[in-house]
Amino acid sequence: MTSEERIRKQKELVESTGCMYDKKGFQPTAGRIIGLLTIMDKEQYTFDEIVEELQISKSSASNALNMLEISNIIEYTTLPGDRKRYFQIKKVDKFTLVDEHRSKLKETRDFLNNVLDLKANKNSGNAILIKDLIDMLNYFLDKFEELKKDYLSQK
Amino acid sequence: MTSEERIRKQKELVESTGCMYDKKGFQPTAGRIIGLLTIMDKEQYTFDEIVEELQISKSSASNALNMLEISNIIEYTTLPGDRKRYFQIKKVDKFTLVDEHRSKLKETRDFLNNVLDLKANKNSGNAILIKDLIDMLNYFLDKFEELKKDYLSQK
DNA sequence: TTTTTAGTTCGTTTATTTATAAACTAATAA
DNA sequence: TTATTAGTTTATAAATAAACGAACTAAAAA
Repeated sequence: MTSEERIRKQKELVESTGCMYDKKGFQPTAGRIIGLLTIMDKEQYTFDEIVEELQISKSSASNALNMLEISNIIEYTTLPGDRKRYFQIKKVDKFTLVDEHRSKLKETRDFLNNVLDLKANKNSGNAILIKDLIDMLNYFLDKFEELKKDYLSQK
Repeated sequence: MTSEERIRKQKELVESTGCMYDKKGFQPTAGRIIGLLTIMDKEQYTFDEIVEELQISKSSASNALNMLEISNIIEYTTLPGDRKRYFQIKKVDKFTLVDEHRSKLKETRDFLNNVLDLKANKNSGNAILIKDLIDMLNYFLDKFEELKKDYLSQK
């Protein structure tokens, strides 16, 4: 694969990151910025480079960058005697990805507990299914923490 | 808790289900229908009952119900000599919830593998982080399947 | 045959999101 | 002092999504 080919593919992947994050409820521009800072070989971009690279307006860039910073997804460093900000993705903890899913499973379990509490008949079809789901979720939520420990000790 | 209180709380929870599913990218109406069929003690609703209960137009109901049926989330039964459809939520397999999360983690791993493949320097800061994340995701994806077996045999 | 029931389809309205351009600000450089 | 840089803010335009009402259809009932 030539270098240009590789860069072309990287840029394609940046675009598809926009779609990925769109589905997650982010604005596409924010997703593309995350993609840019993750995928390209260059790991730090200035405001103007982002505007130029993604072909977006300064206001879109300003909005998306502020949102991403507040959401703890990107950060910037500065250099003495240089007013520019150098944006980069925040290095996440190894477990952030699974932790996010764990916390969503937890929310689901809490919701289902709520639903079950409000059921008049705890033996109706839905109630039994919900009890089953809660039991399974509790098992997985427990084991998740064990898996994290096991993973670290295994290294 | 009186019966009216319980029903009021159930209806509140139905509304909040609309918001939950909105965040997941569903239309609020669809979310409220899922809520209705999951939360209320009555487990089967006709088209008109749904329209009445959620105070929505027939066209909204029609659209949302068709979408939910195609998405395999609800189903309906019919009775001989009765043209009405009786809608109910589809009973999911115990593991559906965790499987959904597993498959999202898998997508993330595949995406990161893609990103890593396209990196010019596999030892850059981002590349190393990505390798770490992939390794951890692979571990969890494996263990997930084991956990499912363990859960079943433990019963 | 006409009416009622159980929905579907279509065209429009309303609300929300996303992005823009243009004007502005605050700091630095010339 | 004036110009330039590095963005921010604001007001608006464009696109998209969600829901609605009204007209329609197909089957069954009267």
